[in-house]
Amino acid sequence: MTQPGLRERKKAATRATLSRTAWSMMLEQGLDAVTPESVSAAADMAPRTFRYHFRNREEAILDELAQQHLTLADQIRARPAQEPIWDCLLAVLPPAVAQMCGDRTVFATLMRVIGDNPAMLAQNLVVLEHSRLSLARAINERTSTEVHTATFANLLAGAAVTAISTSVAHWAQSTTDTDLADLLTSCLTQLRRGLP
Amino acid sequence: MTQPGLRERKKAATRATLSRTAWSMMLEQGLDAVTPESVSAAADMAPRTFRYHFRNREEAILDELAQQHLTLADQIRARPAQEPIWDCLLAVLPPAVAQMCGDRTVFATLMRVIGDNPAMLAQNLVVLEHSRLSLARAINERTSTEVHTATFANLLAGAAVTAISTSVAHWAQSTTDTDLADLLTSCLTQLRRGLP
DNA sequence: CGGCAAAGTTGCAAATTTTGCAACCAAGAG
DNA sequence: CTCTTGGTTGCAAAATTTGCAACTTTGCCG
Repeated sequence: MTQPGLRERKKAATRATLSRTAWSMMLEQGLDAVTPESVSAAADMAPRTFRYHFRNREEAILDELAQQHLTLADQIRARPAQEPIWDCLLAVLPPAVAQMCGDRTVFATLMRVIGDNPAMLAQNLVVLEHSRLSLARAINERTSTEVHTATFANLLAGAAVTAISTSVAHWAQSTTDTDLADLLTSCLTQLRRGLP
Repeated sequence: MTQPGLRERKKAATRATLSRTAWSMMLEQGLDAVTPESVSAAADMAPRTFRYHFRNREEAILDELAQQHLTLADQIRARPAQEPIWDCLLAVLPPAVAQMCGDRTVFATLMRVIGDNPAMLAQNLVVLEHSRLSLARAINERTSTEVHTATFANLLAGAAVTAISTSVAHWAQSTTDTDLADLLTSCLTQLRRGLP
């Protein structure tokens, strides 16, 4: 499982290189400086290669973040099977999301860029939607094999992603350095209780 | 308030005409048949006008649906001020969403198209996000004037939009003609209780 | 080990899409 | 009535996207 072959690893490597380069360029020089040409030049690759991997710059910029989102579902699956689903989410998500986000000022910049650019907003929503779907699958595996529970899993995954998105937004624009993990825990707890 | 001037009404009219035309063409001839050129031709307008109003075909197709989503917030505001927020949501959303969606087969087609086209998925998510934001504003007005409650309103609005999106998806692909309003009521009730 | 098949990378040019600009006409203000 | 603002449109330049084919590397099997 940890050996998907040299070929795939190389492909993933170029993807990651391009994505990280695009991400850094956005943070350091602004979104306008990020183009398929500029990114592939900075990464020592052909512009055509960029387009082979990504539809556009927004997809490239957020690709690595998207990959990390997908690991959340795996961490859900790694928890003991009999653990109640809410305990599982509360155990996994806050630390994982906090680690994934890292520096607050970086995300403050990202949120600003997203707010200014419709295409970045759209791509960010796509990332969250894919995260939601993968979470819903993992949740559904835990709860039951019934098809009927699919709706429940979707609802729960949606709530979880909403909690993530809301806390990250709040955290990113907060002046005081409140802990993201605590913020997310608070949001999830509220949702579990049922929002007064 | 009901008289925004002839100018704005005319602009809204051409927007609506283009959007409805694009919507119909998607349903009847498939997404591939929808282009700025074909739509504006069918609507007796210049392609340049299409691009003046819309960024791309996906935005045009979903524009009217987006407008209807924005009316949800107004309907929330129209409820008695002392009504508990969950009662308010349960009273407004199910009937409003059911009326907004109309025919099930139409939405089944829409969901299929969304599933097949990344750009349509992205635009649909943008519509839902704008809906979420307008709902959050309306909810925040009702609950309190405190800035602190903004997070709560966002969480609640996110949960509501998740409920809408989940029920519509479930309803659209259901073979039996279950009532969309009942489905949404069920989802909202689950969220209010806190998802066992 | 060879060598075939499959898949990633790249360049180039055609095709398509997007944008800037300016003209024109209708609507609102005074 | 006149002036100003803003929606509609055509045209052409600019930018982006796509198709195609060549070349290279990896995976696989005899």
